[in-house]
Order: sequence, then C-alpha cells, then structure tokens
Amino acid sequence: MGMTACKMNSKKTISFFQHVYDLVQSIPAGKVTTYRHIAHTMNTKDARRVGHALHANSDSDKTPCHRVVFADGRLAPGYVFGGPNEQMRRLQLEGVECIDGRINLKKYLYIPKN
DNA sequence: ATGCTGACCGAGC
DNA sequence: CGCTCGGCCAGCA
Repeated sequence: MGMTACKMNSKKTISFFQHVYDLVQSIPAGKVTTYRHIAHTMNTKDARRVGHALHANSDSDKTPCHRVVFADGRLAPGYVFGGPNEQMRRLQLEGVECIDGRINLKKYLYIPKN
C-alpha cells in the first residue's frame, strides 16, 4: 500500500526528493537503475523530476547517483560530480561495464522496490 | 499568473 | 541503429 507521496510531511518537495534518494540508496553496488524505473516505483511518469532531484543531490557518498542512467542505458550528460566520464569511472570501479558510454541493462539493471 | 527549461522517454522516420 | 520531436510537469524568473 505504498502511498504516492507522504502528505504528512509539510514540505512535499523535500519528501519527493527524499523518496528518490531513498530508492537510489537501495541500489546495490555493481548494479544500476534508470530514471524511468525510479519514477515508476514512485507511481509517477515524470522521470524528469527524478533527474531534477538527483541534480540537487549534494552528497554522492550517501546517495550514489552514479548508479542511475537513462532508460536506454546511456549515462546522464549532466552528471554533476564531474560529468559522464566521472560517472563511467565510478561504475567501472564497481565492475559495471560501460561500453561506449552505455550500460547493458539486461545485465546490470536493478529495479527499486517501494 | 505565465512562459521557459530540464541529470527524461517513447514514437516515428 | 540513430536522430528529431512532442509530451510530460515541477521549479523558477
């Protein structure tokens, strides 16, 4: 019975962001998920807002947003901690193959659960 | 209030 | 497979 968004919190933007961060933190090392899957888990179609939330992420240790990629496996062009190159480096450090700026989702996709 | 933008996505060509 | 285009909708000037 996951409710869409916690209405109990007064700041809804924060709770949406926090929900995104929670899901991102649930991605195991060596796996990735997509904006689309996160949005879907949160019962919305707005993958852009998920991206927006991650853009505002300030702690890449706590919230490993390098494990979030496009629905087709491409890396985020606007990755804020050093660009796609840095995102690729971090993924490869975890054993995620990145071929031509792209991840094989058949192999590495993790679907976050509510 | 209103118009523009974006760490997106899927359809169409 | 790749590029373009429209839709999506919250945030912000």
